[in-house]
Amino acid sequence: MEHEDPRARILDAAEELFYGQGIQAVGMDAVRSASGMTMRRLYQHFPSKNDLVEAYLLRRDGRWRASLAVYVSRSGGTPREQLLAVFDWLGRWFAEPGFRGCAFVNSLGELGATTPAVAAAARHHKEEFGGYLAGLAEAAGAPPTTAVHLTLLAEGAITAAAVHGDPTAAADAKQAARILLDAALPR
Amino acid sequence: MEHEDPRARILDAAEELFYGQGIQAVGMDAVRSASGMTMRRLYQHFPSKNDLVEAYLLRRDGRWRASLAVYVSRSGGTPREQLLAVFDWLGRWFAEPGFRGCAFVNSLGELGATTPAVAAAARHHKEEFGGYLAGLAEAAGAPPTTAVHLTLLAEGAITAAAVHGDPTAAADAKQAARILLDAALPR
DNA sequence: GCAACGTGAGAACGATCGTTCTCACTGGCG
DNA sequence: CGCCAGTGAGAACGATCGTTCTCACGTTGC
Repeated sequence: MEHEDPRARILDAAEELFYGQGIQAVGMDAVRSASGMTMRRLYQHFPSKNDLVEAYLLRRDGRWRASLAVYVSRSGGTPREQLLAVFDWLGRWFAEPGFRGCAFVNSLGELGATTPAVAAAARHHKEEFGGYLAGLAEAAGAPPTTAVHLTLLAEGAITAAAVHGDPTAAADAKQAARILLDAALPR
Repeated sequence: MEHEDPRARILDAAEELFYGQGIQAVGMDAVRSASGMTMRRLYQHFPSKNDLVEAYLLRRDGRWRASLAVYVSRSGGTPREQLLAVFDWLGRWFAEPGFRGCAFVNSLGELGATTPAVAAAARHHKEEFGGYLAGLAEAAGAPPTTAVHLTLLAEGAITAAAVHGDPTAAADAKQAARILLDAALPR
């Protein structure tokens, strides 16, 4: 466990700290001590804090979307049920200890105006998520606009859950999604 | 114009800087020079940066919600049309130059974990907004759950517009809101 | 055995930040 | 006129940050 890939150990520590406290609130020394590294080795793997931040966002994007896709595909229902399962996955995420909203929205608000790479990472993450929902919607036979609507509901649920610290936003969004799907897919 | 209330001049400068660049990215010296103040006078009105941040959020909350309420009430339609006018107002906001998402969500992501007053301000802002939509929904004869759904759509539209820099999220959300209202208020 | 090198641990450096202090100066009051 | 309370302008201070440097030490190759 401790002979892990040093890069992974650093990214693990960085992710927990950056996501939990905000990027600017975490100094490189905190990352160093949390990862059990020395300064030299830390900067060997990530030549600057910006590089570490970008790697953090990139890895989190991949893991987040993979976790969602695995959950949804294992839910094993119809495409319509898979679209609704997205909100179940959101509800589980919201209930995780330490949930603090979307890492990309948070980093965008904090650094988006000054660090273009952060803004680009957030845009990419949201585009991929929207594209994923669009794919599910297409499989369900729903028009693309419905996918956009569900994307907005999901985004809103993430924000609401973060602000109020209340995971029920996922169930609320799921309920609305069901109504929209029913309207788009008359049975 | 320049003999304005010093407090207002400071808050004007702070709002533009904090909202446009993030709170931590703006130093007190930048606020001082942008407001044409001296350090002494700046700290006379706001004894610490935290006080200034809280005042910034408080004033922005009041102005934001007042501007929305004025727009909606002047739209002069039925309660149902007023609910939809909320999304028109959002669209105008998104198209304003310098739009960078919700100031409260941004500050929550940046400072929410370390500054309870910021988290409380964000919660208050979102609760007031949700309550406002709930009032409109009640007047329209829609169930409270519909108000929650529209609130999630509005939140999602704000986030989407901020991430993609694209004001059309407001029209998308309005379209979804219409569907939800039609389902809740059969005519 | 020894020289060369890479590493650990942390001090050091320069920049920046929030906040306070200095100091010359101004205007009102006796 | 003389005094003093308050101000403007900005330097100063202590803390913190990102990043680099020092230096003693252990290891490796000859």
